[in-house]
Amino acid sequence: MVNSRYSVAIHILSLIATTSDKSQLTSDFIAGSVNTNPVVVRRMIGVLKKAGLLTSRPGIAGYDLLVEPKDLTLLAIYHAIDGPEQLFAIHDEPNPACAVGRKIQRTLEGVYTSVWDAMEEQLQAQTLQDVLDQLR
Amino acid sequence: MVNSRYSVAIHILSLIATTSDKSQLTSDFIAGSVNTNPVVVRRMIGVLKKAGLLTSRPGIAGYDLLVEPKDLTLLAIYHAIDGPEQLFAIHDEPNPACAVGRKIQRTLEGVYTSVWDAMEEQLQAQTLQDVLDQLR
DNA sequence: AAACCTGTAACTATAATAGTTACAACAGGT
DNA sequence: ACCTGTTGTAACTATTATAGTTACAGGTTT
Repeated sequence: MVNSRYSVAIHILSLIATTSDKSQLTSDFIAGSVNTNPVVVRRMIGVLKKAGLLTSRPGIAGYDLLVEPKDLTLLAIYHAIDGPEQLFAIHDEPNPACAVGRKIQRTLEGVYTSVWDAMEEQLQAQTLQDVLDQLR
Repeated sequence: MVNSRYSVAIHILSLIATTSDKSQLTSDFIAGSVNTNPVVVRRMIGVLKKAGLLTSRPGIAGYDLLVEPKDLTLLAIYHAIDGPEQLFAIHDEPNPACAVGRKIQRTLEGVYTSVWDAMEEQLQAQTLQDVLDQLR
């Protein structure tokens, strides 16, 4: 199973999108909602910032989304967090002297790519706004 | 990223399906093709055996598939290896006193389930025979 | 008996993950 | 100017997952 960073990222973005009082929106406050450490939050926010999804300024509480929730797909968020681009690991260096070992990696890559594409399609079809609607 | 056990399982099943000389088909031989330790192979084979995909007997070299490659979907193999049933981890105990924290888990579960279903659909559509065809 | 195999428990090394401490630098109020 | 509170980031730690390894009991064949 992939780590929980993606879940945390969506949680953070949801909070930023729905919290109107920006002085309240500190990494401490967000950490309290996510139930983690403020540094973990600031680290993730740094990643999302680099990806151009939000802004922040040193010393000042509050974050601003740079993309409207309805225009922010879950796929864009996924790409932002720099998570793995494949689902399943493939074992290293299978034996090239064996007919199966020689071609298994390429074959599995093909299989896993088809799975990955289906996954991306699902994430592309949902936006942060859809998430917000379900949080009501 | 999910571990490489699924890849190893498909590799092992491919070898069993394509190796006609059964006396050659030992855990040592398979480990040599996969490039891992024989014990790792025997462990995985034990799992596949429990799932009813193949047979083996103590002391005797060779394994037999119990399902025809054309009838063995990659999804059935996935379920056999007892891998994770979800893609992304969801962080523990978000704050129930927060509107987002209260509902984020259920919401993410919904999102991840739609992704998971799409993945299963892909795996259901491919069989071990398809893999064998690509290994030629 | 000897050589080979499977099955499995127990241990180890490595890496990923999340959490934590610490602190530099910035901002705003008093 | 100072105090409080904030972001940004480096460095360290604890925990767990992963894969590999050693060891050995017990079956099979010759």
